[in-house]
Amino acid sequence: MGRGKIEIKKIENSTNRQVTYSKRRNGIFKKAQELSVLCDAKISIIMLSSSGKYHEFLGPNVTMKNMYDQYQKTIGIDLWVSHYEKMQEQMRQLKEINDQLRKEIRQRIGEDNLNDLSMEQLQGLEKNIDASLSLVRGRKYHDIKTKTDTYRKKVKNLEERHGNLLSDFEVKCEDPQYGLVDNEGDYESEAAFANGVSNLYAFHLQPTQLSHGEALGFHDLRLG
Amino acid sequence: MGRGKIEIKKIENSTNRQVTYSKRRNGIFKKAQELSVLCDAKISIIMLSSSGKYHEFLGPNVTMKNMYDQYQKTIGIDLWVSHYEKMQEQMRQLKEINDQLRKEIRQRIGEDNLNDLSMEQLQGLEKNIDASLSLVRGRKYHDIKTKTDTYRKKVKNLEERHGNLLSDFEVKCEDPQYGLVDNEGDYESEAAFANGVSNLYAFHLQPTQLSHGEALGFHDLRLG
DNA sequence: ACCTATTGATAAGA
DNA sequence: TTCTTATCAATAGGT
Repeated sequence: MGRGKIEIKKIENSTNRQVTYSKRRNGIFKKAQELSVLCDAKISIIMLSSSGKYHEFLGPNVTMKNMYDQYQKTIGIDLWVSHYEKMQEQMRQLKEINDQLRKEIRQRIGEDNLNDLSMEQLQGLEKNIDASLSLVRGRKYHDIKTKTDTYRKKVKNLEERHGNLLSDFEVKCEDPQYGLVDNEGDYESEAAFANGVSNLYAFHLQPTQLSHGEALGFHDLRLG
Repeated sequence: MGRGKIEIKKIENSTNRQVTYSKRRNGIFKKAQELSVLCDAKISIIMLSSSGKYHEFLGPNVTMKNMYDQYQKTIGIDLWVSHYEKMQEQMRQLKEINDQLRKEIRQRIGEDNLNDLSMEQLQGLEKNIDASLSLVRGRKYHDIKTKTDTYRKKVKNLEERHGNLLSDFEVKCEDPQYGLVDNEGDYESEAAFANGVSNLYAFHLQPTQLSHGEALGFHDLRLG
């Protein structure tokens, strides 16, 4: 349709190609427009030229999202939307659980929300916290016992070594071959030991200045 | 183009419309095909007829997803992917927080994971639970006091009414105009009062058979 | 962008 | 649906 027939293959002349692209594109869009009116059809056309230019046609009362959704529905690749909806539901549930967990913690702390509890629930909560306290306290004593036992053994061990050193020392004093020598290594051992023991028992006296959140590292969880 | 010019408006004759749709659709697709070859353009066309039938055209080396992605990229509605990624990150964070909260609860219960705590943390936890216990216990006593006060007032009130009734009764007995009458309403009031009081103090004696989870309604939160 | 000879598309009928 | 064909529309190449 023109001054001469043309072969349907890529037009090498760039200018010519550009002109033809523009003309035929408009031709197609016009025909699409006519068809959408004549036959009440929904039409969308997307064109990307080789030079990267973008053109689209959308029939009346049609949006691109509309067409794409219809496309997916028809073809069956409707995975995205359903996946998205599932994710949203999951998030909602996670947030809800989160709130519940926070509430439980707040009740356990005795912070607030105790108003919502019936007398029976309050009774149960008290009993429960009491039991928890026993468990934690028991654990603490267990740990203390373990550590003290360990140090007791170390003390005994060091006392023996100390005794040996003393006798060695006495022997060497009597032996004119040796001078007086500080055994640095053993001195350090004993110092470390002393520190260890005092540190161990220090927490009995120290007022625990750690707040709940700081002690357990959950401070920021309350927010957000 | 045909045996006669036609006006561009909806073809009312259904059969005619269907035929025209088919012919022109093929015409457009053919032209699209030609253009895609002549000018090396990427073209996608979607058509939905009024009767719901679906037809599409895709130029060579083009997929529908491809076109849609390009469309989004060009237009700037590339929100989906980034939105999706943000949602995934949010979910990850929510899950993490959830786990942390559960862990804190478990530690507060004394269930396990106490091994992970240092002596200082254990010490802090114990002190903290102890404080919480005091709060909850205090709250319970407060509630008990409130309730007993309320009932005490009721008792006083009813005693007064009872006294009045007794005097009324005596008066009426002496008055030959009235026979002996059971005042049912007041009898019920007193019975209800008696029940109320006994119920109030019942929980002191009842062994609390409610487990932690059941009492607080968090049982299912530990799972899932 | 416009022009127009020429080819392509298609409406109506079979 | 498909074919035919008279007619109208699109467009290639030139300006």
